[in-house]
Amino acid sequence: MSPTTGIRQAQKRKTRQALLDAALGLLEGQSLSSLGLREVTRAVGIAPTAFYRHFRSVEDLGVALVEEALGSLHPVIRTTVSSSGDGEERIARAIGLIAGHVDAYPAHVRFIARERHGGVRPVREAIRERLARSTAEVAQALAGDAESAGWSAEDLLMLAQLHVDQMLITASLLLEASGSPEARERASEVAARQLRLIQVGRRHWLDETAAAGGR
Amino acid sequence: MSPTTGIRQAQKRKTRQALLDAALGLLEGQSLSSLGLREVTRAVGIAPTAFYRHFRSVEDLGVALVEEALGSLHPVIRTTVSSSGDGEERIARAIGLIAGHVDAYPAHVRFIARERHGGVRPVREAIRERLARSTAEVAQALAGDAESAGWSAEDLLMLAQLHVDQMLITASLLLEASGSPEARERASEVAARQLRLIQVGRRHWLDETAAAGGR
DNA sequence: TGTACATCAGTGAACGCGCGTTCACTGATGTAC
DNA sequence: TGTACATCAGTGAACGCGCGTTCACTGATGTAC
Repeated sequence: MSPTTGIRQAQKRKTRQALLDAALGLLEGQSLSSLGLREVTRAVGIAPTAFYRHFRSVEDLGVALVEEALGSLHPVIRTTVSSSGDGEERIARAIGLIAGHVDAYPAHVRFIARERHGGVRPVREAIRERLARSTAEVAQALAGDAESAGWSAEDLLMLAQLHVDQMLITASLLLEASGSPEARERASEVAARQLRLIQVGRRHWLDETAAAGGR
Repeated sequence: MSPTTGIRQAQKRKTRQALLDAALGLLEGQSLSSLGLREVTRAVGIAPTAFYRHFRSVEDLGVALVEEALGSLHPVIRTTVSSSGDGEERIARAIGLIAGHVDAYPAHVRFIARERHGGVRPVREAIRERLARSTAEVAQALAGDAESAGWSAEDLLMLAQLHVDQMLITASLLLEASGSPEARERASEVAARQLRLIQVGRRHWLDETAAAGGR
């Protein structure tokens, strides 16, 4: 209740965030499984032992980074899929959004791409779980779309997965291409073509699969 | 020329292969960027210093592993795309081939999935280069297909990339699902649906994009 | 075939170094009265 | 408002350990004659 209350808590939060930021920076050039606790504290400028006041281990910090990185990515995934308008507009807007996210949070994108199949199981599983939740949400959003009338739940989930994976591939490609405007342009162009093909497939999905019984 | 010539060379090759095999095994639970030279030699049963007779560093060994792993994957990629027959047959055969490869070389699949975006640059680039070559070859194979008449080179490359990425995603999904037959079945089912959607998109590609000018 | 020398895959001791973790501590912040 | 005590984020010394790399070496394999 006193005006000064919370100073300690605020400082702790600040140090914790500094650890997360430093780790993310160091992960530009290596994987989480080789990131050292002392390396991180050194970058922040605190004693190695202070690390334990915030995380039980580097793995634990990694799981926290998943929350942060996918927290920032989730709205982008949501928006790219559920945005309205004509097909070409939508594709251009989606790629613009992804490119903007890659520019704003390159380290987040790199972290997810790297650790999604990386060597630290708890982190891998945290990513898998959060992506599954995003995918389910995307499927639900797709279900509300007029273009999806008559689609089965399985097909909607399949399409959502395709979009989420495609989005991650595009983000990772744009990240690698950052620095070279031509490479970026090429990556965007390929991504747009692929989205277009998926869209064409989506539009003709029921015509082609309605005839075949296929359980 | 003498009958015993080559003993030394053969033994050296054997040791080198043992190092590669041991490394691949150890990489089941960690990333290359945290794999230790001593760890590998210990697993093989030779002195740490003997490592240098075969590789300059663990990174160097990693690049050799890329050759091995993508060497075994390449024919699978080639065959899945260029196989003939009716659409559904082709899809079933492609997924069967991928599943067979995952069963036969799980460590190879895991290695590529993990290190494709991993923390060791030379390895990442080796993977990128070899995959680009495979993709170009797939695009060329697609060009020969009757279904691709009238397709631009850019569109063929885009489709090839989509297939290669989709193949890697499916392989990685099947790998995670190995052990649980139901999970495997689910993964195969989703992969089949996605391939079907891509196929539908492909079949209607020219109808939909011919009208739009699109540079 | 036998001999004398060259090659070179693998050895083992040694090195300096940074790692993760423990522990008792300090001193600013927070709380009770 | 002032005082006395509690909390707890961050400290710094210490530890045992495994790391990558160097070096001079050994002895089986290879080669020349």
